[in-house]
Amino acid sequence: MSEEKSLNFLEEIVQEDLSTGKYQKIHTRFPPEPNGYLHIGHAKSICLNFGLADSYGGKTNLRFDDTNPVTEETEYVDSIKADVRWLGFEWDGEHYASDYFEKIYGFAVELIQKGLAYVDDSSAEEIAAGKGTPTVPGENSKFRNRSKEENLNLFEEMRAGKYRDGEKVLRAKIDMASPNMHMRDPIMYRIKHANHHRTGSTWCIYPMYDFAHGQSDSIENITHSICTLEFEVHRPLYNWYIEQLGIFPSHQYEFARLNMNYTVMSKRKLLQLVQEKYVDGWDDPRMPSLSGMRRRGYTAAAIRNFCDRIGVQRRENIIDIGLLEFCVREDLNKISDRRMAVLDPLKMVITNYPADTTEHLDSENNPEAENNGGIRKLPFSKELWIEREDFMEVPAKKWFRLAPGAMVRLKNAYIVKCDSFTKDGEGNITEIQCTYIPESRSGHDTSGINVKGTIHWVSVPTAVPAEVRLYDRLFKVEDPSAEGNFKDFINPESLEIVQKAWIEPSLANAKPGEHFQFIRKGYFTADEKLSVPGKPIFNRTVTLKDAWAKEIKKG
RNA sequence: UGCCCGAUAGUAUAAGGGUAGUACAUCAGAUUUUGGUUCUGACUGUCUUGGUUCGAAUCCAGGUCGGGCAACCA
Repeated sequence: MSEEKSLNFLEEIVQEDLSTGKYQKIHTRFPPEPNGYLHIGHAKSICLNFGLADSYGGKTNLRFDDTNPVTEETEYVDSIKADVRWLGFEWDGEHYASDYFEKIYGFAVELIQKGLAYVDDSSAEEIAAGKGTPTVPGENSKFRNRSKEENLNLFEEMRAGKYRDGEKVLRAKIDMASPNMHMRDPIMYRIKHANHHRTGSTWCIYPMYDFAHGQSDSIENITHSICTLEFEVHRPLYNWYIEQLGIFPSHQYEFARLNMNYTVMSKRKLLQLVQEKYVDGWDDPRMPSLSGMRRRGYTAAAIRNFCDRIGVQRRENIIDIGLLEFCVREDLNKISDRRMAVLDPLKMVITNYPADTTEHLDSENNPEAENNGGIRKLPFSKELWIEREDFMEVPAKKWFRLAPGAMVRLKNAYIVKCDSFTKDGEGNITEIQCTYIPESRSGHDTSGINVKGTIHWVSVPTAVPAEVRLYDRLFKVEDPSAEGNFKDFINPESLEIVQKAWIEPSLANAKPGEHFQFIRKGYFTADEKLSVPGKPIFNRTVTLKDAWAKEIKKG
């Protein structure tokens, strides 16, 4: 059974640290800033952090990096917690950087006392100018050599609210000539007279990311602090603070963030889509947010599996969104009951079938289900709705659906032959007339006739109308962020609302969030927000693979 | 032209000095009462130039290309 599973580089590090005894147990953390909703990129990080702890018997904290009160809100905290739980993970400790503000303040005082930090009165512009550029060394601030006492006093006054926003900052005293920009006397604290979602007006000075994140890691005894590649250049600073403070030596490791084609992943851009109403909220089913994907019908299992398949490395990557869709279909195929729904209806009349008769035919719920999905009864009658695209007046080559004179199987029912059709004044086909073969009933077929095509249908008298929303990718180009304004590349057809599709009666009671496969059309999920009892609204989660569509493309 | 990081099929990801493998995608076929599922087969790859070695995707050096870093954001 020992199938060799190759380890990713982080698993190797952890395994090494465990086997050498560097740590007895590992402790990771997932550290979102509560300034937006979680997206599929975060899922990679969540699966990584919680997965590592799961595999190696460690723990994972959920910690909100809430050091910037002006962008953070409780709404985001709540959504983040819900999304992490939905993904299937439970955190060990729920923490907030803001819980540590007093402690971090103490760390700052300690550094001042050690002569390693100073209060700078320079303006933001002056500080930026003094930093130099990547190729030109910076210059020391004229406030760099204030005495410890003066710094201590000033810093205390900052905390006490004596100064306005931007009037002063606390800076670490490191090296203005460092080739690493982050080591050129980075800002540790800034003044913000703003209401914090948790601490309210208790503080008017807030630590910067670099002076809060590593300190929080250390306070929580995080052994492996895993973040994305862009923080790599911060690592020397991360280490510097910890070393100067002599606190628990958490170690930072970086991995390449998830990128996916046909979408955008930055919180800033996603927020724009929401605020400028290109989508209907963070949980719009077209959004790559976890809440959007959930609403669309993606399952947590599919997303976890996706994160597992994409792997973890340090090289930049762009994952094909097709892989995500594959994972979604793979899971939905196993768990979704099959149902019939006609999205673009055309009436079929079976001329030789008795009127006022309804048969109830057996239909399998899900032939792929792990322990037999069972059957349901499906009403059948003289008049049916079929899919308009399943009839061609002049059949294409390799066409094996309905056409004049052609025979098809009605799924779970009879074989029918198309005898004629009717058009309206504008040349639109309004009805087709067929005859059925009584001996061909599914499961009792003695007709000996073999047909190549099988189509789905819904019986007219018992059909229930329902709204169905067809989603397509949000952007029409692979890389919307490549050049220009990403919003120019929004796919105008990313949402098509079918006001009145006909669904089989059993679908009328679909529960919000319930998944189905509409036979031959795709996987659909009852919208968890808009559905009302007895009147579900369905979201198309993902289409089925379509070999015929491919055939047409080839021409 | 400073510092840091990276480079394996179309896209991802393995191989840790010894047969370049897997998944998705693509193509071909089989099965099929979903043109779905399942199954079979095919296809295409180590950025480059040197070096070390019996042997290099792997180690070393130079180059090329790509990414990151100059927010009182995280």
